[in-house]
Amino acid sequence: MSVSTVSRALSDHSRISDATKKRVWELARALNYQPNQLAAALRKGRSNTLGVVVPHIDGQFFALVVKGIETIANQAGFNVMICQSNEDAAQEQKNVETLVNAQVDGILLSLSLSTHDYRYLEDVRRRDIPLVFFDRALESTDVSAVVLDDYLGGYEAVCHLIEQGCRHIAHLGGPQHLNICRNRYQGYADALRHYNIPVDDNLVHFSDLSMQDGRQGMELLLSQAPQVDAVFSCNDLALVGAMQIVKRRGLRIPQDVALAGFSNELFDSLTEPMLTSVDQRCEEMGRTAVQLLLEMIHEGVSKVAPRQVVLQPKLLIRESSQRSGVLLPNQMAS
Amino acid sequence: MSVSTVSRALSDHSRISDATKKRVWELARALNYQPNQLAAALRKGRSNTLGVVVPHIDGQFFALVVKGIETIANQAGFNVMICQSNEDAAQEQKNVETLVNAQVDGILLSLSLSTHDYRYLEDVRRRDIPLVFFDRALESTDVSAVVLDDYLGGYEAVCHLIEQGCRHIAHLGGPQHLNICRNRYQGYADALRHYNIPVDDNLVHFSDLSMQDGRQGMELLLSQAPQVDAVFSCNDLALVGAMQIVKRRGLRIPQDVALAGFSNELFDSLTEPMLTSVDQRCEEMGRTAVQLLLEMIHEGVSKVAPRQVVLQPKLLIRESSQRSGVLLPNQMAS
DNA sequence: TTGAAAGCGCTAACAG
DNA sequence: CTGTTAGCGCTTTCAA
Repeated sequence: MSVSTVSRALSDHSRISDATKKRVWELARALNYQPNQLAAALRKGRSNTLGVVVPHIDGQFFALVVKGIETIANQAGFNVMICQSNEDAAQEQKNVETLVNAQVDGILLSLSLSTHDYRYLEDVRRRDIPLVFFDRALESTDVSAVVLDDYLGGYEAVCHLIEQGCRHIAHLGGPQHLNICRNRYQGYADALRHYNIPVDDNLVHFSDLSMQDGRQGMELLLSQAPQVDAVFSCNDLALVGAMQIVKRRGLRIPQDVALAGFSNELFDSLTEPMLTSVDQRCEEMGRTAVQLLLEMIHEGVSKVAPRQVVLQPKLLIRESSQRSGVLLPNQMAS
Repeated sequence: MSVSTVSRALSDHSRISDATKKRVWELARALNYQPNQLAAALRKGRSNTLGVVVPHIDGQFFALVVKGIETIANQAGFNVMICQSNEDAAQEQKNVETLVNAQVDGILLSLSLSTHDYRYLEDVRRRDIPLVFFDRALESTDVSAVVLDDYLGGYEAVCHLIEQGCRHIAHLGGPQHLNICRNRYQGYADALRHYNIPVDDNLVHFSDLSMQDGRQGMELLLSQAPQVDAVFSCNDLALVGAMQIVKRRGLRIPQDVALAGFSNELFDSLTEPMLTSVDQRCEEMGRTAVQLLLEMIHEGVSKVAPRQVVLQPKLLIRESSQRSGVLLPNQMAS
């Protein structure tokens, strides 16, 4: 029997007799034959591997996204190669080059904070390598992307605070050159406007959102606007800092000051009170991104129109903002 | 000029004239030539890729280990392929097969909790593929491994509690079929013995170490042994649960009950008080594991005697156990 | 339905 | 110092 017959039998080719297939499969199993993927990849020009570039792998968010990516990719028979840019544009470019070089069949990319020059991606496009952004995407519409509706997340969180009776809602905002932070702030502002509450600059404090920043921000806010009765923070870390200050002042949460954050970090359920937060649908983001990529891989990158998928955030209401009524059990989950 | 000359020039072969090298390099840059790694891998039988199998990638610990792995691997010019077993033995085996199949040059493996049959690793050994365990290792000494000295971690944490004046130290222990949990418990017991404090079964509570388990355990411990003046927990999550109960009873931390945990989770610095915990040297574990692996790859797997590296844990003393004196600034870091 | 043969792009003898 | 050549293991025309 010739190699070609074996090759065809193994790939379940239609013009091979069932008898031969069976014979081949049995022998393959008996010999514990493992086809050399590398050779197949070389021949076919496809490596059955997807490349992922994330700013960093530690930290809840990207770890969960990667988990989602892995799940679907493996289901579809793809391996996953993961690189970290460490928020460094040069490293990111190197990562992408490495992946292109390794002949990956597609690339999933979340931009580093320091990336401002995207020309290096031209190379990826020129080679017709499928590319999908996730979370940190270019605003252009000619590359597929999966992002969260940060605006809506902010909007809903603040609406919730208002519905709890809060009227003097402060905001701990992040760097406004990041669109996620800008969008969350916009959601905050629009929610207030929707309820005819003026947006007061004295109630807004921008920082890098470390816990320390949260503490300082809260001190400042309380001193310049003691009437504050709620805080919406652009992330949960700063919110923890704010919470510490609120407690230290002897104010009750949520009765005196209600708190809501963003990202649904693991520790949100570990603090007292547990923190209300906007969930970013991390795993779903990863899964969706891979699905877009697989589509491009199977249909051909030029056949598929670039698509922007915007995931709906999910507000998880916990003790820090729940002034009355009963918690729905499913909202207590982390 | 022939292909071989070009190939040699690019790999900086010694018997190529500097002039030619220069010419080749310049042209390569001009043409933006990218050598096909796949072809090279096929030819050389090495893929320049390392495989990593972790139980899961979310969660602080493995994410940091992976970060360490990536750092060193990339420095050494290797790509990294990451797979998750999801704590499932069958998935783990599939992952390893995938990696073997992808011709990785070496495998870094942390065993899933459900893995009890290690025969599938025979295949790896038979093919002379370098293998290094990290954290969750087989006890056998014929495979290299990097693990933490969990015993010492427990021992030091409990010694610290004793030195703070605690005499009735409880233990929230994990499943004793896991050696990490068993070792931490042993460290606890030996520290007590070292100070001539009897080990009291009423002060020990075993569970799966969820936060809920921590709460229940603490309730139980306080009821059956109200004299408890400290808790050493096998992980930080259960410790948070315990902390909640201690606070709820109106006991002061650390004056009435001192607390120490294990893993140095991110949230340890977010609670009030901040939690003392044993750091597991995650990134260092990853870095060390790769170094062992690289050695095997370069020297040849049969040339290198298997080595067990045991990392020293680092006790980070924070508010929850510091009864007097001044915190060293470097110990406050998370 | 099967076989023969070419070739993916590279490296490493071996020969000049 | 450089060129020729074989072949890594597989897929896929083309021919039978």
